[in-house]
Amino acid sequence: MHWVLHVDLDQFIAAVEVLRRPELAGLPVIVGGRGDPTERAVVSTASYEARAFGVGSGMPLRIAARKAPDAVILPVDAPAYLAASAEVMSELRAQPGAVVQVLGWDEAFVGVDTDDPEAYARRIQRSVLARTRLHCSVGIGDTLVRAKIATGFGKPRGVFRLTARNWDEVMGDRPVIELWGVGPKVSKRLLALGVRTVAELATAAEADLTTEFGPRMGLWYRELGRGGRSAVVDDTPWVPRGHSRETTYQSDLTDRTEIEQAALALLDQVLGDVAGDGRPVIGLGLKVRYAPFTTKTFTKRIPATTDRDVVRGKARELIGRIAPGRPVRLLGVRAEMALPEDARAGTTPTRGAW
DNA sequence: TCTGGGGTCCTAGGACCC
DNA sequence: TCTGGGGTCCTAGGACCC
Repeated sequence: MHWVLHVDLDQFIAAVEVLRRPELAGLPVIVGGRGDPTERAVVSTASYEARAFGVGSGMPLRIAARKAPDAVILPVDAPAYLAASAEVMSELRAQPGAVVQVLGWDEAFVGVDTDDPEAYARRIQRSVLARTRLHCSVGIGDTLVRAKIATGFGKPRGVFRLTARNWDEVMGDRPVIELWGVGPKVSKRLLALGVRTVAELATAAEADLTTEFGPRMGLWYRELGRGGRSAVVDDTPWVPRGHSRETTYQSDLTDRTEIEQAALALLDQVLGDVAGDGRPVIGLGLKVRYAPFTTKTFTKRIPATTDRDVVRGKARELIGRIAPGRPVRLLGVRAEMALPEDARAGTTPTRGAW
């Protein structure tokens, strides 16, 4: 029988750091920003020991340092995590009969035909550990959605199976926000419709959902409440839609020229990333956060081009729309690229693919 | 306390066309 | 006074995920 397995590395970034600094094992470790808690930055990952102090990812580094004063705070080292991730994914692909769909640095779906998915999951855990010294949890499901959610019940280092058979029992009474793809906003809007639990979402009136969320998303949310339908693990190579860079400035920018220079510097980084893909640019985006926290986005479609100076010229038009006189805390630049003909239509299994 | 950085996809509304 | 119906493209904004 065909199974979907979802493999998720345990506290991945912190684990990679501990591997190269064994003396950190068992200590609260926080990874974020440049490792300086006096700067504007947030936590990327906290080790389980640090989480015990109430530190979690997304939390301002400054706050995290206060909650866990004895924690070791390390800078983010993306190339190191990328290298470790590549090892893990390569090991997954080496499993017999495995179809692998990478979801991020530290997680992937594995599709496989087997009569004993638990044994297969344990085998994956042993292989990954032997190759990389990293521990992972594995969710087993009869759909992508169920496999993904199952992993949470297996953490850490465990295996959990979630199928149509135990879906209602395990998930039925839980709040909808525990579903993959339902966040705080949608959860609130559902509550206003009288939908609080997964079971209630599964049986909600179609008309209520489509009126509130539109025909596509409305039906998708109800499908989520039922555990999803697709079990197709898609190993088509990933094709990025675009590249972006954004920076939060340690002190707000106020000088017009300084702001323009900063935006153009970001654009040059983005164009460097784009050049690596060798595809023409078809759109530009500029994100501005005015202090303290108002964010504004400008976008622009442009004729497909690989000429950097043409792109710079178009970008200047967007930069010219930044409000004069308002302090700027963050700038982000995004370039959207033309898709090759054979690119897969959808990349995130939460939408489209069901 | 003061909120990162890199992504994807969906929706609404206006402009424009037939 | 009453103003179609369908389509596409573009921009802005929203939501979510890791």
